[in-house]
Amino acid sequence: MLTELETMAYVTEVKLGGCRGSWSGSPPSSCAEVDLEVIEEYLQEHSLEVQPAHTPATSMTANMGHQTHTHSHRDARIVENSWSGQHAYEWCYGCHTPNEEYKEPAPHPAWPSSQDNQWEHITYSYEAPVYIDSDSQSSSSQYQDYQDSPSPPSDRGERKGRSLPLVPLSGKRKERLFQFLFEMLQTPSMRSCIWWVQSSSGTFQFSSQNKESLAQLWGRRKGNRKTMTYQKMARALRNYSRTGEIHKVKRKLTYRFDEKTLRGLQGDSKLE
DNA sequence: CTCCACGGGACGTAGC
DNA sequence: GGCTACGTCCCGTGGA
Repeated sequence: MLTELETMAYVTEVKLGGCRGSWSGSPPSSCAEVDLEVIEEYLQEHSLEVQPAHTPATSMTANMGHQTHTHSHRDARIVENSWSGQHAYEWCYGCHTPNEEYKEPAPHPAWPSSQDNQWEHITYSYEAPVYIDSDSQSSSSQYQDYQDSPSPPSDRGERKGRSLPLVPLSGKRKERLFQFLFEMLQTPSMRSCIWWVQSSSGTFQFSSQNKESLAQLWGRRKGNRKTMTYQKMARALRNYSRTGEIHKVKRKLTYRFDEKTLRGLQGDSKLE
């Protein structure tokens, strides 16, 4: 029963083992770049199936399952489950203070007790600088502002009466940037590139160290001719503030999914 | 002054 | 052909 999570953790550990422990708890300052190749390889595998961007969870974990070794990949529904309310990721990402590491026991209520041990030695040492999950801290008042208005004026949300193009979609449609980002946010191995600042509000942040890697990944995913850069990706992100799908947070490299977008994304990964 | 992150205009491209 | 969703280029601003 500790299957998927463990698997994921394992994969992550393996894949990113390189920069482990370099910046535990603090922003990715010393951590070397993520191994784009490796990550891409992994992502590619699951992205083939995830492509439609509608069922990232299952196929992804399934792949990870086969990719690793031991554990079963059947019932690979961890992400799916987790996102039925961001729980799993909540505890994984959102609930930690900057200085906590995954090995940090702090048995989260969501953690099946039976898994504690395994998790212990799996040691998720993502040094993900999950910044203060706001609520409690965030001394920065400006950031606080965002916390205070979790429900963005859905003004944009319903602009043009167009609903989020996340669902149905006849056949396969090109994956959208925010879907990709959301997927990355759910991918443990990408924790050194992007992470949740506060998953409940959909606030995430890019790593100043690895943002370019993530951008490149996006570029490759899209099959762009030229190399995608963070600058260009951010340009696309800025366009989202017009459409209201993602808003910029007054904090370096930090953005926030619009409530509706987030819901759509979550629901998306939930329904299959 | 340099760097970096950011904002946005303008135009190009590709899929639908 | 029009629209959408970027992709690409570029220039300007502002904070550290």
